[in-house]
Amino acid sequence: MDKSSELEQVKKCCGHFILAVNDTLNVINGKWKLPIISSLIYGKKRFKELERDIAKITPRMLSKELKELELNGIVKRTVYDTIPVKVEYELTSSGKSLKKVLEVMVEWGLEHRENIIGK
Amino acid sequence: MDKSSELEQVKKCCGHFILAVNDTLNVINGKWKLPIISSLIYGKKRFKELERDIAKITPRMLSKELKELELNGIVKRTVYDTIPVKVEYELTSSGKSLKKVLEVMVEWGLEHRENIIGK
DNA sequence: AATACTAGTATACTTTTGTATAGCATGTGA
DNA sequence: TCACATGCTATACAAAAGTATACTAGTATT
Repeated sequence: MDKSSELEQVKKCCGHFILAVNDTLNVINGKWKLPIISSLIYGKKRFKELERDIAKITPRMLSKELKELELNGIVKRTVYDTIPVKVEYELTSSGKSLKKVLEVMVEWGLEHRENIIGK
Repeated sequence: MDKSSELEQVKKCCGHFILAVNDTLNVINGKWKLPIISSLIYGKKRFKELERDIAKITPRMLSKELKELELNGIVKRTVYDTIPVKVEYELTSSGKSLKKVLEVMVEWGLEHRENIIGK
């Protein structure tokens, strides 16, 4: 079965649809993963740059979430052998492919901002 | 400023992009909200139907999450004055508009399934 | 010498999320 | 009458997520 027909099959069945959603959810779940990925869409970043970009995140959370994202193959960590050491984080190809997901979320967020605030 | 140029503006700025992502994230965050919404994409459902559709969810969690989704204007709850009472849950127009978000997540999930499992 | 930057870790804590189990009020079918 | 379905709520607890604060080691700046 090819990609597009697999997609069509899944869309027909609620149970399969939920499973596929969960596959994605397991990777991006939590308060901080999407903000981190969002920031990295704009290019490689160092630890402190991410910390400044993402309001209210603590170094503990940033460190923990970056490790999980690395484990899931979303983020690549590179240590440069300079003095002092420089560490850079960037999206892998899997990570970059999440951009589509992020963009539709941004569109939805903009459309429903007033709706959400006025609750 | 119109919709599409607002979107273009936001995409240019990492900070604004993160804010818009967070607006969406606040509504769909957690382990169960997307599965519930996914299930309701396939039509109105009763409490027990949702419980059966969504593997491993407990009635406590289902009840709690449905209330939050109702508060956020994603789900509408209707009680029918029959004997015995019948309660139905369905997506509002805001809820239905999340379908796009869900569908790109399904696509990503399918594409990256092996990648995720083979970690 | 004092201060600040980088890239984090350590400790302790609170809050949220989730699980397990039971129960209730109502009604239906065998 | 007994078990079962519906639509939940109650209680107790465990685990995960998140927060707050302090700290380290190395280097550079003032």
